[in-house]
Amino acid sequence: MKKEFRSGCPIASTLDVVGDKWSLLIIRDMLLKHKKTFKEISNSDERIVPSILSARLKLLESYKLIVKTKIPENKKENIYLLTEKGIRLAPIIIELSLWGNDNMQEFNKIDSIPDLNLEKSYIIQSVEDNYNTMLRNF
Amino acid sequence: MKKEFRSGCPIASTLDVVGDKWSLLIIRDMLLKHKKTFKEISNSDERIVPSILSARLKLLESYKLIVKTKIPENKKENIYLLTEKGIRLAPIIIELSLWGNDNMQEFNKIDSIPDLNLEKSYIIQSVEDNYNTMLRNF
DNA sequence: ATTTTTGCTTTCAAATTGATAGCAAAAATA
DNA sequence: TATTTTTGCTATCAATTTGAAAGCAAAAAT
Repeated sequence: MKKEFRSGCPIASTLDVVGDKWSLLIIRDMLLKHKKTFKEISNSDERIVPSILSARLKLLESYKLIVKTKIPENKKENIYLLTEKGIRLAPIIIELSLWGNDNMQEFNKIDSIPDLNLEKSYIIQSVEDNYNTMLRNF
Repeated sequence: MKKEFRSGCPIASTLDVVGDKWSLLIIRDMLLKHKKTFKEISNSDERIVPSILSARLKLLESYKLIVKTKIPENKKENIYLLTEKGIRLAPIIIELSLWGNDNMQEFNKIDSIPDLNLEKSYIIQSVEDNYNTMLRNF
């Protein structure tokens, strides 16, 4: 993967890795919906095409945000799981969700998100905990 | 110019507005460095080209994240200021910065960010307050 | 009066994204 | 066992977006 970083700015560096059109939606599906396979991720509302999904999964793997494994029961299917680095994107994902909910209603019909009344830090903690619990039971 | 939204997901909708390669870096310079003119924003470390900056400022204006004004002393120069919607991107910007600082060191030399020891919610509040104070004294 | 600056726009090339088809290996079904 | 379907991709090529350079009119500075 030959992608260059534009600068030493931590914001720009984060965006150089996950700031494309699809990466954070892939992470969203993995982190919030616990999706694990190519097919599951393909079937999002936004319909990412296979060539892009394939390229993005490789990039995310190269930056250690996800790992690719298999289960013994299925020799064909790849299982994609978030690493700790990937799980820690939860605060960014949640902030994107809250901002969209608060500020985009006038431009787009926004799906309601559950537990909006709860405190931000609690929501983030729950998302991370739930993913880790799923991992432990996998 | 009106870009379509991919879905009703609040995360996807936010990304449809600021999820391109440059918007959040423009917002970063406005919000953290209090940049206000085309020229100031042009001179970032990442060197955005005029055609892209022009297009992005128009898009951000159309979604009411920024407003374009002038000062009486200068008939030529446009002044770009963040609206409340734009200022409220502070949590996203700060989370991107923290994640990059914590997770990208092994791939890129990351500039150190000041006040990293302070609490997250305090950093966000300070950024928003400082911008609003600048606006009031403008 | 001339030069420089500003905030763009235009042009065109390069890179990225997207739609469709295809394909080999594995799994499911007959 | 043979055939069909599914899975996880890759290849191809068109469409869209991004990027580099130059240009330009109005305003400001000299």
